[in-house]
Amino acid sequence: MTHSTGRPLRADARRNYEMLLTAGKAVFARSGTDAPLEDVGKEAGVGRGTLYRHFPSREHLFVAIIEDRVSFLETRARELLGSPDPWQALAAWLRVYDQIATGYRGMSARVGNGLTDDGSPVAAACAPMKASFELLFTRARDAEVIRADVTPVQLLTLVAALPKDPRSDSTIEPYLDIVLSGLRAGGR
Amino acid sequence: MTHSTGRPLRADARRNYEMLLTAGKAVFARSGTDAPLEDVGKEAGVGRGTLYRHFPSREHLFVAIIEDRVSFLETRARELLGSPDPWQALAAWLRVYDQIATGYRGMSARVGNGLTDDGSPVAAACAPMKASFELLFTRARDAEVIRADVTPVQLLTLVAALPKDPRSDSTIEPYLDIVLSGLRAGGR
DNA sequence: ACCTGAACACCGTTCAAGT
DNA sequence: ACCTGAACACCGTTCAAGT
Repeated sequence: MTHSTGRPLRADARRNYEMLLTAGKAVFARSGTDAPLEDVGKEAGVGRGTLYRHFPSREHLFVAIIEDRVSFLETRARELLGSPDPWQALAAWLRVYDQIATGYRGMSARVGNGLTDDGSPVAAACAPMKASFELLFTRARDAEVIRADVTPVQLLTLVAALPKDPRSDSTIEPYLDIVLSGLRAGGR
Repeated sequence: MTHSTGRPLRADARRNYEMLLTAGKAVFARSGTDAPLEDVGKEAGVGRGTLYRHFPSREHLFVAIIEDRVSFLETRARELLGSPDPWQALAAWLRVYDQIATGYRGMSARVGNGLTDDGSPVAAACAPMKASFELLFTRARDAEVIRADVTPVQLLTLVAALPKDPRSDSTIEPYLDIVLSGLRAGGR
């Protein structure tokens, strides 16, 4: 993945961008998504100013880091649209969506907050994924297999907010099951 | 409510403690539980050092501020133990528990994190409430009206983590319903 | 015994000076 | 056009000097 604007970069600028992205992934994986940005600059071997030139805020760096995961989720949603059972497809996608935050502490909270924060880099980055998910969601709703009083974004927000085990960074066992069971129309 | 140690305080110290508590409630209500502690000291009219003498950390101040709400929840749990329907009693308590975080932005997140953080001031402050809730929980579990794979603390943590409406500081409509429905044994 | 505010630490963000 | 690091801002936390 390269710089988000199509504009060509000078060779050293492009190199710094890549270094920062790699360093960002390492630092966020090690210390979570609230780690000092200073560490990222240091690990990439560039000055503070360079970091802020490429990523004007923590959110911008975060978005660049998770871009591959988000786009994977988008294609996964489209694949699951082809599977026969609307409920199973929806539930399967939500499980992947939940698991994919593993490895970057604080990622799902950041996604959950960003989703409804119009204009934020996270909202922009998640828009395509959200659109694909909505197709999956609407199919389940039309099949009347889920309760009718929840919106697609609310569901994404809810699952992103599920508490994580501090050790594994993954959702503690029964939480997602409870939500999925409660989501299903008339209980399971 | 007064200073947590029984030890008598000098008149000016007691007065400062009360000023800080009042100021803390005002500032947390206005700016959320992440507001600068500096503002609290300023609003109370005392120096930084005085604030840190009475409340060694933000958590200590937070705990003093929510103490009345937590103790209310404890007595409410004991009351509901007297009501006939174990499921209705449990669900009713969880609704109060959820609503009570309204007014201090970030409070429920802080409670949710603190609950499982042994040794934290929040964990200590919530221990009696937790104990009373466990009675309510166990009664429902024994009556087999809730699923068997969730623990009392997990349930408290889950409900505390439900996303809030930034405007109202209260849980967005369908979330608690989904969780309660998913919690009920075999769906509702 | 308690209070005060100066001082330090940490880290996000900006910008003047460089290449 | 881009990089660098000094400088500033913000705020949590400590502590020497007071009363």
